[in-house]
Amino acid sequence: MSTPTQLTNQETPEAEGQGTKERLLQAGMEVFAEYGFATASVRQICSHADANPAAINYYFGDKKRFYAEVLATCHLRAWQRRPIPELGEFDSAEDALRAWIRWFLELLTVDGAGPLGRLMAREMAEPSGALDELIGRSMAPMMMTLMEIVGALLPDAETEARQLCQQSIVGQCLFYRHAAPVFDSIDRLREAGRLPIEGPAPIAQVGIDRLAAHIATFSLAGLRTAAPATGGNP
Amino acid sequence: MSTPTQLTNQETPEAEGQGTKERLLQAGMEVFAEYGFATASVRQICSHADANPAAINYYFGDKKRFYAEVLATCHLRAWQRRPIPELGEFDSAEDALRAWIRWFLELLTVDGAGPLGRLMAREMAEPSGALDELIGRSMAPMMMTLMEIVGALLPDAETEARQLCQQSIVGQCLFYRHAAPVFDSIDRLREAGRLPIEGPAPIAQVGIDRLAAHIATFSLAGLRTAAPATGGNP
DNA sequence: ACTCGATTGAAACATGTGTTTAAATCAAGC
DNA sequence: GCTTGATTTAAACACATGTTTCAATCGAGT
Repeated sequence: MSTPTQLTNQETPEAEGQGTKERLLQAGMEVFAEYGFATASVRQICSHADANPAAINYYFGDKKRFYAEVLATCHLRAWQRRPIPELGEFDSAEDALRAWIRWFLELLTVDGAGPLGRLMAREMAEPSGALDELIGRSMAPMMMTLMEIVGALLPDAETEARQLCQQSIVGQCLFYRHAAPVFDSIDRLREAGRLPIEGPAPIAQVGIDRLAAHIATFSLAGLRTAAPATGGNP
Repeated sequence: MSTPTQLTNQETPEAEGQGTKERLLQAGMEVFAEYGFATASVRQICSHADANPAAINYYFGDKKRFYAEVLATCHLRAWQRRPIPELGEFDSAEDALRAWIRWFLELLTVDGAGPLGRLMAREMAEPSGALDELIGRSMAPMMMTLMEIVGALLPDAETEARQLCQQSIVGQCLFYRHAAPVFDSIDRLREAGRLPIEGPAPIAQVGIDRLAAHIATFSLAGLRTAAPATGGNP
């Protein structure tokens, strides 16, 4: 009648196929990422996890708390797989920025990070109550680390200028996760000739390395415009 | 039994309070933007429009076609209120870029444009079948115009470099629409002291003019890094 | 071997959904 | 004034949803 505990099960914690609870979380990550919170149904998820429709309510109480748990699990796995790069680990702030951008792109792309990127995108467009928790755990630390790096690059700039630059960087990275389906559609429509325009395809399908390099170079140039004129060069 | 026509009603086309069909479209824009396609219910929308639950099926067939109509209407109104700036209207490509960024931000912000920005953001995170139509009408022309401007600024750059720059610009603009709820939450959490971090607020709440100026300056500097070295300076 | 708590299973529940039906109401047209 | 067609109304439909119930099953502990 109380919260169930898995005391009886002493298997390895990374048991994947085993353990109904783990299977539910795994299926939840996949189905929620694919269909979103509202459209994904409890039955669908449980069927995906080879469990009963009652399993979610048994283990997590209700759909909403289950969703929050899925988000937290998703964040945790991505985080411990690839820890966030800190400013102190690098020789220069430029290197730190390059590493941060690379790290963030990996987090967003379908990678070992899994569906965290898509889940975050959904949560941003249609924030459920679970958003605040996700922000406190995931997004805020990410932003704070970036803020430190930007601060090191623009030590004399005003706070607002630094904020704007930070947002420009995050926006560029987020774009590739957020706008992916749109740009896939544009390509599809272009190939079908159903678009009233001509010219080269506006979508760049490049690797993550090239992408990270571009965003870093682009942003470093942009950052210098926000630095107050100090009259000298390095 | 067939498609209903409004032959009997000869009022002004811009009649707002009048006309059940128009009222439904208006309510649809608001409710869909607020709750999304899946969560918003037909009854909710019809109640918002002072109409019967059957009204949507009567005028539009079903919910999905109604949603597509709402998207199209939303696009049309935003478009004719603020036409997209074309490259030829400006003296320099830089001015054109500044104007385009300003225009795009206005489109995304809650403005005369209305809920187009939010609807687009939702559609990007959870694309329904109506996305392709919206892309063909709205997004593709926007992107093509930007591509022209970027091409004028980087006449000698490779196509891929131009594409990356274009995406950097769009990403920065989109960020402010897409990430708005997240950053509101961060601010809220910070004020409540429920965030495990300190330091200055990472969110810039600036006017659209300052924002457009920042993105333009930032991007113009970034663009220059993508231009192949021509050996000279202006 | 038995017991007891944790887990699973199948079915039902209450509710909300999109949609349809058919009668009522309205606004012109002859 | 009656008729015709378009519109509106209220009720019902079929279905999917999240959740609950309760009996069946499982798995150690003693």
